Amino acid sequence: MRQSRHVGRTLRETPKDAQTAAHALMLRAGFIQQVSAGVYNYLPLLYRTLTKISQIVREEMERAGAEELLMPALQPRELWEESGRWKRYTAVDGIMFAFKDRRGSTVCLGPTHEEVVTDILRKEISSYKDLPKCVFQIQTKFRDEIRPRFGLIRAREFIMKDAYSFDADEAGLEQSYEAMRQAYHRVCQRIGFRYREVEADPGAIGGSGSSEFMVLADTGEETILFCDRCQYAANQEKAESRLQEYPQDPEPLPMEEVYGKGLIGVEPLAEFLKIPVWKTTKTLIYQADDRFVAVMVRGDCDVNEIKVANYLGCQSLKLATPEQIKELTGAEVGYAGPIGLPAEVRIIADHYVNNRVNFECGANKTDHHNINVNFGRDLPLPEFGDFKIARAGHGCPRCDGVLQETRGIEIGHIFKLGTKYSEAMECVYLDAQGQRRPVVMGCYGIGITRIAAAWIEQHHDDKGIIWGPAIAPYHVHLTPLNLEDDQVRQRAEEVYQRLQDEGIEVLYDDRPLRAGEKFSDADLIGLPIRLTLSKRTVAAGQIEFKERTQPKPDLLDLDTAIARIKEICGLKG
RNA sequence: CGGAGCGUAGCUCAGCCUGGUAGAGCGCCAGCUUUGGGAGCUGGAUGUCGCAGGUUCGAAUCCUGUCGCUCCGACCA
Repeated sequence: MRQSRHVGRTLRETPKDAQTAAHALMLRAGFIQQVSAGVYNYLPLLYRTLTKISQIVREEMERAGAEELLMPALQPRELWEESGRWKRYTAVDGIMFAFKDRRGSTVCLGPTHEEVVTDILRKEISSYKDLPKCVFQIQTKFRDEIRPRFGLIRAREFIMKDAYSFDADEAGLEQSYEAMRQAYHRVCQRIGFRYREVEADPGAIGGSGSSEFMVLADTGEETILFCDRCQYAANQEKAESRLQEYPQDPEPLPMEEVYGKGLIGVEPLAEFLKIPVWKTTKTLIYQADDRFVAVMVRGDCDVNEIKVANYLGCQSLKLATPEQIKELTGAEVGYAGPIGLPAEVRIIADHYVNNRVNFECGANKTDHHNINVNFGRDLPLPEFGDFKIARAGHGCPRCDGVLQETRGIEIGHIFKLGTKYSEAMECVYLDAQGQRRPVVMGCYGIGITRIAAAWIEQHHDDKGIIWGPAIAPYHVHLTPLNLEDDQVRQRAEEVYQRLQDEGIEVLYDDRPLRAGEKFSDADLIGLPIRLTLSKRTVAAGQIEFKERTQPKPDLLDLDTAIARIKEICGLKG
């Protein structure tokens, strides 16, 4: 491509809306333009990258036995009513774009395709002999995100690959899931990411097991915990951890109510009471749907609301308001405790609240705390579960290792759906005994546009993007200088033609600009290899070869340069 | 949905408080010089000041409404 005819001019100044390095660089390098909040034009350079990412994903899906199709973005309300997700996606979460067509029917733009694909397959499958099946598509998705952010990382319209597997039983689903899991690893490896597969919470899609594929980057929206000794890694939403436990007092002491004015927060409280922080207890009052729940965690921990919501099986979970807390506990915020709460408040506690002798908790009385509290004697045992947030420094739940923390960008998420949709939508088959059984499903997403953004987030420097050869828009940036010189111009045209004949993808900067501008643009766009010609190098019969990752160029003859390009970019010799 | 901010040239922004008919830098166009990391000089073009109403002799500026964008929070496959 001749850069003089290329659409996507570079900007010297960073547009003010840029929120992260990747977002700013995409705007400055002419990869995207914003059309409205969370909606972007994918300009030619980005589109080439998206095409390459899609092709890698496509090849790995097909290798895993999935078949490509394309479903409509425009979907009827009826299918979503059938699965029971209409209300949740429109009224409750409001994430779905929905509107009436001219006939008055309500339609929506698909945020995901479980309903449509289940509808396809229920018409396709009647016998166990028809299973398994697995289909995928690469398509634009629509989600009316509450808060679009970070350019393509969280957009309202984005490109996604989604795949769906259909099996006769759990064992079949295991196999389909495993094949997809391997395909995801191959995709990440071929692209060249530093990434991790982590255990994840399945969230609103539902189902039993799920893994996320996280690209490691400091600006990632997700927090990942991983063990320094074993392979354990999980999203913080889901992560479990072991806490250090301490020697306990030999004897229970009498429970006491202690006055401590304005002591909010466990650190000052522990200091005031002259007890370690682990003896304190946080009790948080939540509203879960239309009920109230008190959640207890050890003082040095925080509540993981996702774990609590999963345990309770509620639709919504939010902290009670100060007014509600006052009404329920009789105290200001900060003094809630498990003793003396109204009977309708369900009390649940993290495992690590237990097995402590003489612990502290709020007294449900402003400025007062109870000390030397003991389960069984002062209050009945509550329901125990895992309700705490895992953090760096906690023990690994699988081995003796210690958990570390890092940030990540979720680019893929795979789920074992089970029979949630097949039961709701009657996607059933007859087994060998003639019994009707629901198909067992899995679903598997990869964010194509998000991969491009995540790559830049992970691979850039102060000058610009640093593309890897697998997904770079072009392999080579040909940047001849002194184009006013006929010999250089002629040589540049020859080299441009020769590179293309060799099957190398070239962006040819044929603009009559100065060296500084060309090099700055080349660094910003970040193609893996820059080839430079000038009066000097043409006279010497050589070409300057510079990798974006290397500080210094080499002078080579053209044949040698071509051989090195092919080697770096994995092209056939 | 709650709180806040911003819409002025292609981009980044000043002007607004204190009303008087629109500016800078970069970019763009022409010419000359320069020519390996965004060079210099000279000359030039560019705006219904987001939109609509109101106040006023007069509104980018004050008031009201509206649309758009952004940030913080709540929320979130």
